[in-house]
Amino acid sequence: MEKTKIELSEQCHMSMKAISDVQDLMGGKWKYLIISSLYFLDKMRFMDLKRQIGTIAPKVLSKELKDLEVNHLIIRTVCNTKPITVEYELTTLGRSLHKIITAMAEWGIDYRSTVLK
Amino acid sequence: MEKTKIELSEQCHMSMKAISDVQDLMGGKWKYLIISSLYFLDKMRFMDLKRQIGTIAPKVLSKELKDLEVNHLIIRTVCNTKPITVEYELTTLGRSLHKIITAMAEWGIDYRSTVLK
DNA sequence: GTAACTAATTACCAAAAGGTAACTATCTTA
DNA sequence: TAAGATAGTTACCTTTTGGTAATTAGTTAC
Repeated sequence: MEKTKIELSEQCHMSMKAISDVQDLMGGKWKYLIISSLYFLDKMRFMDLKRQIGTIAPKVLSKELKDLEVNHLIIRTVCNTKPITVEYELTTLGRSLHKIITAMAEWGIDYRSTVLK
Repeated sequence: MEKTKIELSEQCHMSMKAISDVQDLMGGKWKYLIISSLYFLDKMRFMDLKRQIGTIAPKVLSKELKDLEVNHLIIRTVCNTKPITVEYELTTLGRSLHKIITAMAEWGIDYRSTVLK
């Protein structure tokens, strides 16, 4: 009894620390949207992302992309094209977020169809 | 070709709107931790939650619980016990977040063991 | 040669989020 | 009767987040 209780709370504690880590990496208004854009659309340029996400300010997009890059969730590649272009894409680590992304998307779609009318 | 491209971006757009909805409900530093505590530990009282989560201020916990309650993710029950106690537990809607919760927990645990050595 | 597109950066500002500390009110235990 | 637990609330303050608007610098199309 005592033992199961302790094991449960160990498991719980571990999961909560893990969730905290995820929040540290993915906190804020935009990161899941950026990651999911790249998950659905593969390689995207700065302006592609801006247009896809809609209302994000360039300053904010730039900052969010840097955060994601330093945490190795995306990679930034400068292409020496006609006007210089920059491509962003998920790393293997970034792609490994797909379970979270799809769980969120599914839940949100469900929520929309059941709760919001 | 044209058609698949449009369908992909419709799907993508829908998913992103869904993810936005989830962020609106679950934004901030504490909500996933509260929900996951209740997911692992079932019914919890205010002080249980505070101790489990650790560093959260009572003011903040109180506000977060209200947010979750108005969005029907948790229910608050006042028990008329010796000293008055209040129990919080997940609603069916709140429990339906489990895929997101477990995906986050798994990813975070994996991240800890691989990336953070 | 001027307008437009690329990928940002900069300065400035408002609002939101979250923390600290103290306090309330009710009840129980030593 | 004072301490300690229950569940919060209040005032105050700092930090973070995110938005606006203008600007930069390079390239290209008209």
